[in-house]
Amino acid sequence: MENARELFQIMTRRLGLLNKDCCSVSGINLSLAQSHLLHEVVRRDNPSMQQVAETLGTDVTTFSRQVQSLIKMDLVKKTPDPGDRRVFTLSLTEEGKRIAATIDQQMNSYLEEVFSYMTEFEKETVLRSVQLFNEAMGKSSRCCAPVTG
Amino acid sequence: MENARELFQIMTRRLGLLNKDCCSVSGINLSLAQSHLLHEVVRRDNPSMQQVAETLGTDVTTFSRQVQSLIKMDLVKKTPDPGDRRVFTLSLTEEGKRIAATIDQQMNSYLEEVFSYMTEFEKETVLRSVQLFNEAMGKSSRCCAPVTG
DNA sequence: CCTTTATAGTTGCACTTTGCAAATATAATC
DNA sequence: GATTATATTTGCAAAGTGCAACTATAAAGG
Repeated sequence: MENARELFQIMTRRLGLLNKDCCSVSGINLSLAQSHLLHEVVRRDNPSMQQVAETLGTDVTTFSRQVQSLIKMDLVKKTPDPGDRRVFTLSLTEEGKRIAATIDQQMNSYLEEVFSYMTEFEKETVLRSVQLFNEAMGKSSRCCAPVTG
Repeated sequence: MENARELFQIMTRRLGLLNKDCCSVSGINLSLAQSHLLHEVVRRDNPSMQQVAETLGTDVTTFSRQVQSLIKMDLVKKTPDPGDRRVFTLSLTEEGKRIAATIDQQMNSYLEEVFSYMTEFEKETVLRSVQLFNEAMGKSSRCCAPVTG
């Protein structure tokens, strides 16, 4: 078998995941962490800070500041939860939604371009593979944590 | 078709690529960038700083400092190129080789565990898909750069 | 109730990482 | 021999990080 690690190492690099600024939209530069934050807030329905921080595996204090900076950029809103006044609920501003959607489009268009070098069948295979792989990672006990030994 | 971006977003997150310290070996903690640096030096034969920096898409000045810190940790060696005295050639110390090999093992073992939730056929499909995808990214003009628009 | 304990979130601080601009040192060119 | 190009290193200043400590609210126990 091919060296699996080698394949994933190259993929990681080529996906540009090491780039500090992953996404730029109309003058706004976002880090990879910020784009994940936006993405996750869109996906969920008015999640609390804790929830999103935990999903992203970010320290809550760091997360708190990430949110602050996105609020300053007017992309994210923080709303006090009426049921529990300790909790703040996150949502995107109109601008935030626009930016998040644009990044989504850009990513998809980048992926589409990459897929254009494959046959339709290969593309479907790749997508199904990623899905399979994600599901398997979800089952793994070591999922989502740094590698340690 | 599934939302391709969504799939890759989750994969990125689950792969733990957002973690600051990706790899820990016997008390030594390495960042994702550092592990890529080691990996790339192993792969190539006594590459120059520039070469590796460019491959990794890192600013050379940042890269220079990353190397310095790995030298301090006694994982990397810098040797002046006899042919061109401006150039320094990178290699790993014995300890560096050991660490790099261990990280490689750990990653592979993590991947193996993930693959254990699939059939052998699925696993082979996934690996072939990643390979296909890497090749396609290599052909793309937008490969390896941050997403911009 | 009212005290204790738990939870959600924010700040202070010290440390690290980053990139740009500028500097140094060597090579190549004219 | 002077100019120009290349490889690498430093000086910043800005941004990101986690831990410990803090505030504010909620839940639990007597």
